Order: sequence, then structure tokens, then C-alpha cells
Amino acid sequence: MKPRHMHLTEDCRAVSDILQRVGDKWTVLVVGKLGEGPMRFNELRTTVGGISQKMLTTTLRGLERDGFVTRTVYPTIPPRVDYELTELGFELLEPVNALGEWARMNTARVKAARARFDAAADAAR
Amino acid sequence: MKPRHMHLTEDCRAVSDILQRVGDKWTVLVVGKLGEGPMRFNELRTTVGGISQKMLTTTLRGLERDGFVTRTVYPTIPPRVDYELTELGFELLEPVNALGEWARMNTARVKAARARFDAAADAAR
DNA sequence: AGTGCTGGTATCCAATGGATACTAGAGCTT
DNA sequence: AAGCTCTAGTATCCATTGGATACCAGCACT
Repeated sequence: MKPRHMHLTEDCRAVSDILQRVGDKWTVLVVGKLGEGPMRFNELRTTVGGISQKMLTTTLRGLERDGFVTRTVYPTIPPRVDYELTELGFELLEPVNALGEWARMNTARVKAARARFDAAADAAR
Repeated sequence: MKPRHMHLTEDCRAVSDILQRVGDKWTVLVVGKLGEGPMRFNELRTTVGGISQKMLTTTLRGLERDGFVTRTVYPTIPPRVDYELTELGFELLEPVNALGEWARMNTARVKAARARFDAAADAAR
């Protein structure tokens, strides 16, 4: 790692790009669940909770496209589709979990800051 | 409750919440820049590049609300507003930079996966 | 008098998010 | 035999959001 700040625009774009994929409300939850093992479509839907079919499909397609999950179709009746994290997916999970850990430790502070800010905004009105 | 897996829905929500704040396309870039030191509004706008005034304002307000940056107004003419990372902001920067590092190391792999997926999709048509 | 600088709003339109309804195809129920 | 169910999705529609553009105040400079 370099002591110089490598915050060149190009690098930051890449970071932003990945973070947009990862930070779209459902991706983390889905990847988190898949981190525990392969899962079927509806299994994911129920355990994640609150996600619509369309959004789960969209999320999974995106993850598949970027090489984070594999999609395996069993042409049985009724159909069965397994989703599983790839190697790349597991590697991604690591820094994401670090951020997740931070989030768990600091939600209280963020909430407090929000309450302060909102109270000040109300007072100003 | 004594979970072996810490992927409880409640925790994941918190993670998702933070990631949504962090992953909204501009936040990382702005926080990254501010990590190098305090900056003025238009200074940020030009160095980040490609961000509209409205989005920069929105992003900064959100960050301020959540306690990641401070906003200091100097009532001079023309006005001058400095934005600076708080302690909390710097702490956030750490796991975010870890994820950023991962992103920098792996963009090639993601791009390759995308190209593969898109080629397969085209072939299927 | 006009122009520029600053850090913003206001307005409008396109893109996205998400709820709901629908599909196929076989099995089970009645 | 008619209808319901279970699965993994599309299709459709509408609300929310993202983002480009235009406008604003207030003073200094020419």
C-alpha cells in the first residue's frame, strides 16, 4: 500500500462502480444470505424478507452478470433454480462484511447524528 | 437470542442502510476527496467532476445529517462554505477504503465476467 | 449598467424501484 | 375432468428518485 494518496478520479470511479452494485439495498442482503450456502429462489425471497420477485430477479441477474453468483437450473417440474456464491463472490464478502461490522458498531452514532440534525432543522423552522 | 450466524435480518438491515448511504454513486467520491482535507463547495464540484450542483448539495446534506461531515459557512461576499470530515467520517473511510482497495484489485475480473455474460446473452438471441 | 463570483434552490423530464397480476407445466384434489 | 398448487419467473403500471438546466441573492469590479 502506498503512503501517497491514490485518490485519482479513475480509481474512485471504479470504487464507486463496485459500491453501486453492492449498495443497492438488496444486494448486500442477498449476498449475505448466499454466504451461508447455496439457496433457491423462493428460499432467498422468504429469508431476505420484503423483497419482491422482480427485484430479487433483477438483483440476482446483476450479481450473475458480474460474476458474483452462479445460477443453476434443474429442469424439473416444478422448476428449481439454485444460486450460489462464486469464488469472487466470497472474496467480495470479506470487505463487505468489514463494512457491515462497522455499520453494526456505529448505527447508534449515525442515528444520534440524524436525530440531532433533524431537531436542529425543526428548530430553524 | 444467541446466533451463530450473525446474518440476522435486523443486522443486515443496518448494513444495508449504511451501504445505501455510502453506495449512492457520489458519496464515496465526495467522502474520498474530503478524506484529503476540508474543501469548499465548488472545489469539490470540480475535483469530483461530473456531479451536478443539486446532487452535490443533496449528497453533502445527507452526509451532514448522518454526522459524517461538518458544514461551516463564512458569511463573506462571495459566500464561502467549507466541508470537512468528522471523526465519524474518518472512521467510515477506513472500511470504505478497504472495499475500495478490493474494487481496484478486482475491476478487471468483474469486467471480464460482464463481457462473458453479455456475450453468452447475445449468443442466446 | 452590466458581468462575474459564490453556494445554493426550483423546475422539469428520464430512469429507476417496487407492488401487483400474469405465465407455463405437471401434480394433486375434488 | 375441472380446478387449485407450486416454482421461477415476465409484464405492466405507478411512485420515487436522479440529474440537467435555469434561476436566485448580494456585492465587487470594469
